[in-house]
This record gives sequence, C-alpha cells and structure tokens, in this order.
Amino acid sequence: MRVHPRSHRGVRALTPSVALGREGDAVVAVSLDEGAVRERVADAADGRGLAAWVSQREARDRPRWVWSDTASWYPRLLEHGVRVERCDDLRLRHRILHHAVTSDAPAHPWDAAPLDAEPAAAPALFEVAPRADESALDDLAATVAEWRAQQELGARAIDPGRMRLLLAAESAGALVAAEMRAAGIPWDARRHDELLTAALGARRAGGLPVRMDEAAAQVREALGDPRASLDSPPKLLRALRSVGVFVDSTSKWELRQHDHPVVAPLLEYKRMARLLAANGWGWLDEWVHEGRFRPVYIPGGVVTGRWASSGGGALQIPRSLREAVRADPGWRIVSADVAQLEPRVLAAMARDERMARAAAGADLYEGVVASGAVSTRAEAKSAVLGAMYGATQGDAGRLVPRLRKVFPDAMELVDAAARTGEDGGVVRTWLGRTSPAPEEAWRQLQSEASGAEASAALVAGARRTARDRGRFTRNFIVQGSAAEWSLAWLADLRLRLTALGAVSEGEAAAASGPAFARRPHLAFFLHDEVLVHTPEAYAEDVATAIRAAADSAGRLLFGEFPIDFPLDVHIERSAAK
DNA sequence: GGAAACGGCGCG
DNA sequence: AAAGCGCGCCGTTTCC
Repeated sequence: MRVHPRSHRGVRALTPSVALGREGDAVVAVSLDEGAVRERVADAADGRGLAAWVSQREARDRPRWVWSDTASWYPRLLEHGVRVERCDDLRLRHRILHHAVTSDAPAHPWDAAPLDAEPAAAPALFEVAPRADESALDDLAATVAEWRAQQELGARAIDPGRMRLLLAAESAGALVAAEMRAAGIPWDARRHDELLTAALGARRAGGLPVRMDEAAAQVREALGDPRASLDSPPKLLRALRSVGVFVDSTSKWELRQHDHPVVAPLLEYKRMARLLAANGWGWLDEWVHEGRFRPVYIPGGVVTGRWASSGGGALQIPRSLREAVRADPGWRIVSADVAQLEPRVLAAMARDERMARAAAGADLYEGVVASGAVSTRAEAKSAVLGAMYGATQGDAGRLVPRLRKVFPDAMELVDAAARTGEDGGVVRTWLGRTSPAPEEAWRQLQSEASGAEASAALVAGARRTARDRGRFTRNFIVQGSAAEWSLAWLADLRLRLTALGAVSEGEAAAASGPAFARRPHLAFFLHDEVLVHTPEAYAEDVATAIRAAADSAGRLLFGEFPIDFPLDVHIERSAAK
C-alpha cells in the first residue's frame, strides 16, 4: 500500500505570475500581480545562479513563470535539475493570439461572442520566425509589455475561456517538449544494430549491407543491366520501361500493381535503402549517445497546432525500430495511444450523438459498421478518413456520402469548414486556434478567375486551388482540435507524473542524473501517443495516471458530452541484463 | 559549386 | 501517379 501523493490540483487562491527577463548583464524577475516587485536574479551568464533562484522561488509559491520563449529559458534550468510547474510562453501565445484576434473568421456554432476584428498592435519582436536578435527577445521590458498586451488580446478572443485553456495548454506543451529533450528516449543501440542487421544483412565497410547488395543484384539481373542505377528515379524509370514495366513513377504503390520479376526485389531494395538512409548505422552514430535519443520537439510547429520536430526524424521513427526503445534496468516503458482520436474529437465538436454512440466501444470503426452506414471495418475506416480529408474519388469518395446520412451533424461541421476554406475564409479549432488566411496570390487567382474574360483553364485552375484549400480547412478543424485534446492530455499527465514521483523522493535521492529524470517522466510524444519512462515500482500507477489524464482531457474540452477516448496501454519490459 | 526543387517514403 | 490532410528527411536532379 502506497501513501497517496498530495494532490497536484491543490486549490490555490492565486497563482502569482513572475516575469523573467534580461536587463543589461543581469536577469531580473518582476512580479506581475501587484506592486511589481523587482528582484535581481543572477548574472545573465550565470545559469547555475538563475536555476538556484528559480528553484527557491518555485518551492515557495509555484508561480507561473512568464518568459519570452521556453526553448531559450528552460533548458538552462533543466541542465541544473530545476523544473517548473507552469509558464507562459509568450512567443507561442503571441502566434495564437495574433491570428485569433486579427482574423476575419466568420462565427462558428460554438462561438460565444462576435469577433472583434480590430487589428491588434503586435510587436514584431515576438513574431515567430525567424528571430534576428535573440537577446532582444529576452529583454525584461519587452517581456512585460508583451505579457500585458497578451492579457488584453486574450480577453478579446471570441471565447476567452477557451482561449485561456489553449494558451495554457500550449505553454505546458513547451515545458514538456524541453523536458523530454532533456530526458531523452531510452534507446538500446545494440538492439537497434541487431534489428538493422536482421533487416539489411551484415554491415560492410565501403559497401552496401549484404542483403541490400543481393537485392540490388537481383534487380539489375531482371533489368538486364548490370550497372543500372537504382537510386535515381529518372534512370530507374527508363530502365523499367526498357524491360516492359510501363509505370509513370517508381513509387512503390505503382510498382506493386505490376507483375514482373523486377518488382519484388526492387520493392525490397527500396524498403532497405529507406531504412538504411533514414535510420541506419549513420543515424545511430549521430543521434544516440549514452543510451538516449534526444530529438528537438517544436511545439506548435505545424499550422494546425501539432508539434513538429527537427533533427533525427523523431516523428518518423519506423514502427520496425520501436523495439530499440528500451527502459533502463529496473525501469519500464509505459506506452499509450488513443484509438481513432480525430473522429472522436469530430463527433464531440459537432455534438453528433449518433457518431458518439458509434464511438462508444473501443473501436469506432466497428461502431460505424454497426450504425449501418457501411458493411465492413475497412470501408468504415476509409469513409471516416475520407470525410476528414475531403476524399472525392475512389472507394473513400464513394463511401463518404453514406456517412452524411448517418452522421449529418459531424459531416456538416467538416463540410462547412471546407466551404469556408474554398471561399477564402479562415476556420477555428475547438479552443480557438485560427487557420492561416489565404495567400495574396490565392485571392488574386480567385478574383481573376471570376472575371468575365477568364479562360476555361484559369477557371479550372482556380477551382482546383479553391478545393485544395477547402480540404485543408476541412482537416484543420479536426486535426487542430485533436492536437488540443492531446496537449490537454499531455499537460495533465505531466502533473500527475510529478505528483507520483514526489513520493519516491527519498529513494530517488540516491540515484544519479538530474532529479526529474529519476522520477516517472514523459519520454516521447507523437500526436496521439506517449511513452513514459518510469521506475518499475510505479509502472501500474503510471498506466492509471495516463488513463485518468485522458479522461480529464476529454472533460476539460467537451464537458459532459458522452464521448470517450479509449487508450491502448502497455507496460513494456526493460532491456535484458 | 551550392541552393532549391523533386520524387519518394516514413510517421500520425 | 494518388484517390484524401499534416509533417521531416534522404538522395538526386535542376537551377542559378
């Protein structure tokens, strides 16, 4: 029986806000609430002094730290083992607020108030990319001014309550991203090497791995050209045509449709070449050090609000290599992913009760079959994805209309988003992230095509780009709202894990490494899945926390609307020895 | 000779 | 040469 940790949601009358910024050669803190109490923190170059001061203040009253940019402030703290509970990342918030308040977005069914379209004064200093002068961004006066401007912008959002949630979730995500980079993904380089050898054959200096070489030889044999180039699409295309394989590209989906002796070995070669180039031994040498892969996560890096990553292809690790992720001895990896997150979010956003009923089980697609819309799970999946992506042709295009009959509310929501996009408007996610407005060139094309003189080709081209944009906005509201659910899940889980780890403080003190990495901690996040690295003793508690966080996220976004977010949770064994 | 575009493919 | 969204990265080709 374990003593239950102190709740991480303890009621606090007031969370103080404390801005950190540079003033000359010093870092200075200012209380933003009342009295504007100022305190010199440390020399700007003194990371240890900064961390010590923040740590002390964090312990005292856990303020909300207001800083220009988590990616530039927080790693310095983490380096010295100091974590903070919450922050306002002004740079990330700026991007959301600026778009939200200055856009000409038409009202949505869930909007609480008409949009105030008066353009906001937005200091160029906080524009997201690229930053010319890093030190200017950290300036204390600029930080405080930006924070005050953001308080006003936030109050002018269409739904200030939802906007507050979104801004808080975005900033919490920034903390998670920095912490996950600091902690790294436990990566078993030996296992990775074994997997590569099994897939590609033995590694050979100055040449291709054995099995790749063999596949290449088979391809060249079938092409009747011992020197055929396999890595150059144009040359390969010509070689294929010369032996009667009349393809229009060398992509695998097209090759697969041909029955020729070259096809099988070529597909095998391409599969191996891809693995070698993207995640081969070179990748291992470059990205895995001391048993950790440390990708750079970029919160809000995708227009929809999803995260992007930079370096190491963290968001594209092939499934076949996931086995190389191994907990440290005595630890466990707890993995969890959400089943069909996006259609569930769509059902909840649209308040579509019939679609929610179809989602009631663990498998939404089976629920769609049970609704009578389609007859197989494969059809259900194709139709649902097609509905969210805007399919018009093929199987999906044929099936989508059936969904319209069964789930009219959900379908009307995405159809309306598509119409808005085609007309050049902007759309918003559930919590209020606004899609980018169309480029001037796009507007220009549409207006030229609507003129009396417009050629048929011009009209057709304009129509096509309008449809392209419609598919983008259609998907934006779903992908972006799903990303918000995920952020809420992540933020809530982060606090639950901290609370869990707090009870193990004593035993953890003996271990080595940064304090936060000795507790259960997030190690990886990819759109709708997480990995938590945890001491073995907490594995079950972590699994429970992950589920509880998913329930919280669902309620936070969608209240009592009857939608659930079933998870696939696994506790994985650690590396042998 | 280097930057940008392209084809291709991994992930959700 | 995807149909049907969003990414990052690789090797090659094309452009300047």
